[in-house]
Amino acid sequence: MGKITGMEPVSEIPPKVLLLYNAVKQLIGEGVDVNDIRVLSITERAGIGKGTAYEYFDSKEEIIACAFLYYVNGLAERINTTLLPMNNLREQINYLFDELDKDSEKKYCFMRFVHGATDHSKFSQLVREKLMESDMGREFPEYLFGAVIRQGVERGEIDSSIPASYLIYAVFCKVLTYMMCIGMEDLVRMEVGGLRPLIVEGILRDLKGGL
Amino acid sequence: MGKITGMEPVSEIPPKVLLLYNAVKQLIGEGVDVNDIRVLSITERAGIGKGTAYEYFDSKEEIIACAFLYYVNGLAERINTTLLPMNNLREQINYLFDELDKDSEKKYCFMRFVHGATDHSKFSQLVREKLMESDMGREFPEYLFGAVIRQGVERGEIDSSIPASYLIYAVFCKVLTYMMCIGMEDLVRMEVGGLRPLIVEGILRDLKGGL
Amino acid sequence: MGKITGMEPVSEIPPKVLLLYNAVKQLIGEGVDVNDIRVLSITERAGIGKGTAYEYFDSKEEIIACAFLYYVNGLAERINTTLLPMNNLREQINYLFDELDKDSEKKYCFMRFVHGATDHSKFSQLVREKLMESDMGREFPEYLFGAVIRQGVERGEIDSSIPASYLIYAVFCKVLTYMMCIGMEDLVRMEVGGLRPLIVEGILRDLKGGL
Amino acid sequence: MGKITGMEPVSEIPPKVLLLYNAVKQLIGEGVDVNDIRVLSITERAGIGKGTAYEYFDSKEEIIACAFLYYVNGLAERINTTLLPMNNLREQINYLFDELDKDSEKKYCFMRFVHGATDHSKFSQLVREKLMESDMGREFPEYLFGAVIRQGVERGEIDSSIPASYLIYAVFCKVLTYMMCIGMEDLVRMEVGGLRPLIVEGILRDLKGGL
DNA sequence: AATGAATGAGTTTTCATTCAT
DNA sequence: TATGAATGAAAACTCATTCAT
Repeated sequence: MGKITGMEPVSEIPPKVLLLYNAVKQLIGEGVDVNDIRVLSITERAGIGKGTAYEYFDSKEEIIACAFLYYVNGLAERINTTLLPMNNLREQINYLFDELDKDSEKKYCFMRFVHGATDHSKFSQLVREKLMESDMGREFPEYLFGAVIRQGVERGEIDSSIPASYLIYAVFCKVLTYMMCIGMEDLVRMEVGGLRPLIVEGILRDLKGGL
Repeated sequence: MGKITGMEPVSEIPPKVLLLYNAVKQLIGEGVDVNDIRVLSITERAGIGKGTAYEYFDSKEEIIACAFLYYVNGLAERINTTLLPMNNLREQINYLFDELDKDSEKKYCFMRFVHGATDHSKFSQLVREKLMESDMGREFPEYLFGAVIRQGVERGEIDSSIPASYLIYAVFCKVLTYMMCIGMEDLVRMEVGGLRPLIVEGILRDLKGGL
Repeated sequence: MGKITGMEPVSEIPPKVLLLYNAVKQLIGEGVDVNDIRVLSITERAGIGKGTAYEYFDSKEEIIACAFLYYVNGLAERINTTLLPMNNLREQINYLFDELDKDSEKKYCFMRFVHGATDHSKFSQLVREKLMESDMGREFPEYLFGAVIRQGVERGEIDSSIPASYLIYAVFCKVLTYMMCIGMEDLVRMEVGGLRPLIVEGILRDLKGGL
Repeated sequence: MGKITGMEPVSEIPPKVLLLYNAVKQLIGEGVDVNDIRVLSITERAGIGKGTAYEYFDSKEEIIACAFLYYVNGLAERINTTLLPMNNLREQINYLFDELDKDSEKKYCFMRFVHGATDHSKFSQLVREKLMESDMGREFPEYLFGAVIRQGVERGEIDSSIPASYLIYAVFCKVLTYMMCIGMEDLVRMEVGGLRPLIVEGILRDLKGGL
């Protein structure tokens, strides 16, 4: 049987594979470092046999990388279906941060993704390879935030002369900063409460550009 | 003999320990992921016996964490001695990016630090603990950029009503974004050349605030 | 899978574990000191993979301690089934020494047990802990010789006014002495042949007490 | 320089070597298992450099074995100078047990010796070799208790027809039993208090034999 | 298709011993 | 003579992966 590639449409993902994906997300959400995830913890959590995981995947890294793609795909879909109907940039951005504030699991998962995209581990290389092959292609952040930003340009809230990619990174970078500050609350002296409005205004200012 | 804690003044660091620190930096600079560094690669690279490393450190993680502290300390020192004599914010920021553009090793190393501060590995926990105990204390980014920013406020280039911590993060986060874009050049469609002026202007705008 | 505790009924001990137990007994019987036994020697001798041992046990010490319990359990069972049907104390005692004289492996193994019960190594602590938890409980020598001695009291061969625990130790101590003399044959000038009747008579005299 | 052999007269033992011997005794007395003693613990305890130990001895085992010989020699000397002037066997035996009861360090040290004489470690082999070469020769227990027993025979308290070696072992073995019971107090259900008179009477009975 | 017992390569760590000072 | 920094051989243990059932 052909192995799972991570490119399957959601509807064609076998149930046991979904159990594996969910187990990975749970572990990540519980604070287990990506590099410390064990095959046994995944399969135990998923409630299936260790050998079964190897029926669907060639290696541990494949399991985690595909789980990530699945997670990010879902995230992008949710962002688009929830954010697009809103007709105001500030409202959209605030919703984003509300979501991030809501439960720590989401923050962790997103943080881990950034981690996965920035380290050099076997797993991270695989994620990159798969992202390159996937329909998210070489424009992953665009894939996440693109539609929302195009909408903002149309509404006149965003300076159309700024390259789209920079706009996207401006958002991405501020979101990342917000989460880093939260994640390192123990390390840096900063009241997170006061940070959020500054971040939100910063994003709006960056996007507004010369307007 | 007491073990190395990473808090030693540079002048008191034993030569073999410096060899170890340098070996770690080299490996990181060559793209080895922090979690994939082996004790043997470090000591072989340092040209000393495996046992010697354990004369100075209690574990692999201690070696790498202390190497990081040493690296970051040196970085902070260089930033302060080079940037402070300049009398113009734009010049200072451009120098920073010139340095980052100069050699990839620096970028990688800095990226790895961010990685180290965001993952949940044994090594990362140790780095955090050591940062908390060190004289960089709970204000690490302030430690890095604080003096430069205070100077800018005095020169009237920076809005003094914005909390210092946010200003610092505004810089830190933009620098990080720049490096992420560079580091993921293979993943995202973006001409790095066009990005830099946008980032620099963004920083200046963030710092200027309401001025 | 749950790890082996050493309390399993013999019938429920997995075959690979029996191979491990036997390998330990062989090594001990060949004169390898308990503290010098290596995991690899055990698994190689057992003809199984090193990792397999760790599927069943948490540490080297657990393997050896459980092997001991298994050995001692077997010994106690054999003593009880063979000695009890005899209807004469002298006959029973002589049988015991015949068994000890028969093959050196038995002597060695028993010596090692005494060693295990008297040293302070990690292994010995574990043996004690397990003995305390086991159904041999806090009365290990009683477990070994108790039934035989109670029989002797009933037959009028043993002074019933002497506390049972002392009687047991009187036997245990003489047996130990016999084996120590044999084990140190190279060290002490003594014809072992002449020793045995003295020991046997000594035991009978100790047990007879005031009778 | 010639290395220490353990056969030196006490007066010719270099001071640093005495420090090493004492350190070993202390460690043993504190319950460290012979097989777990580290060279560094010995030299640190002795307050001398690690290298210095190797100026006097060829290996760790040599250090410990020689320390043992020194300890046992001292013990034998003390037994002979204290016990011989007493003119009554019961008094002598009671004094021996009083000594054993006095401090636990003595019990531990003696127990360890027995341990050393019964296991198969590199250290134990060396002890045996050295005992064979030493003036204690092949008659170690005789060396310890011989004079006292000969005295008892002369006083008519001991049956002269029993071979000396058995008499010696009868004592040795009872003493050993006493200490085993004490050492395993946690393991066996027995009131140590009641044990001692039984042991003492047992020894006297064994020695009296047919008298 | 699903399983989990079996495996051994690979890693960290310890510590007796050496040797230059 | 005394030292302790340097060493590497040796050992325990982990865990991804295989494969017979």
